[in-house]
Amino acid sequence: MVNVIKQKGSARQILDRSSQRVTAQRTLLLEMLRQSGGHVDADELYRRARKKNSRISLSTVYRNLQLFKKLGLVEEHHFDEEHHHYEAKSGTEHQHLLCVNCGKVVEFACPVSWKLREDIGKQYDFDITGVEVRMTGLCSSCHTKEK
Amino acid sequence: MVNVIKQKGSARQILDRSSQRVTAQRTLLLEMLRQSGGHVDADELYRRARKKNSRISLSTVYRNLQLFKKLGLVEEHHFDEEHHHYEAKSGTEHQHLLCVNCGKVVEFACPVSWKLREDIGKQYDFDITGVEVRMTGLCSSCHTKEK
DNA sequence: GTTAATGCAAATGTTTTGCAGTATA
DNA sequence: TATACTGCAAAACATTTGCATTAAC
Repeated sequence: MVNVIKQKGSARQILDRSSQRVTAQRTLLLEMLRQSGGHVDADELYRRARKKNSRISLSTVYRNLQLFKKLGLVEEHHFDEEHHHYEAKSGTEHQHLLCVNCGKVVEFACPVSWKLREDIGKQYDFDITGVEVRMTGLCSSCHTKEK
Repeated sequence: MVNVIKQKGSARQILDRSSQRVTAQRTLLLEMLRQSGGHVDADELYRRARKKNSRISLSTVYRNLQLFKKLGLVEEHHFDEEHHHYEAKSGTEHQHLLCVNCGKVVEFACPVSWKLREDIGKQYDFDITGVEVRMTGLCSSCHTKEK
């Protein structure tokens, strides 16, 4: 098991520092994650990675997503579907707004969540490590079409 | 708190109104959901229901959870585990606080989410139908033990 | 040279589905 | 009586794991 707390630096530095090997697959996966920018599931990432390295396996994708998550390089989201979505961590904190009709995902800043986190943590004596706000509804073009 | 009698009536009415048959299994499942109050997954609900009706099948549980969800009788949550959690809808709106160590789920009121909903909806021209706030961390007894 | 990481295939765990029998309206 | 609902078993999914091989250190 890996014993790591959140760290700063390039992905490569983080791998080095936590004595994880810098393999071609890991480099490729991190690159794909960053390129896709948005939100991908394991299978989508696998399909994209296969275009560059046709021998990469799906279990490697899953294994490394777990690792990246532990190292704080990606965030895992549980949207309404059955499978998980992953997102390369950018510096900026944000929350998600989802269109239930077309599946569009919009990111929005939510500074209020910090106050909320503090208040609720104090109130229930929880040591809170993460806050996720998810709103669902119809995006502009979908609720226009509906009329 | 939950008003059992009132809900029993309305659940039945809702089934009737949407021309769904009121079967023994559906009645039992709704009763179990209401009794358990909190958050159960399909398998937990199945195990509880089997104590009263040993012939009920897991597929019936899944099929009816889908139906109840569609009818608005239960809410489906995607916590960090692989499986979904279901919760009988009570009148009171609340959000969730989860302990990543022991799995405890705490409900908390979050009136701020209404303002947030309005603000974000206006800003991105979304017709927002739901807001979910989920906080994760260590509960009081788990972060005490860790030291 | 050691040992962690990979690819493959098989296993796991959850949820869904086809179908014949059963019970509700 | 007609047909929606159920139970069962099998299928379909996403995800994980065991193991021999490969590659990073």
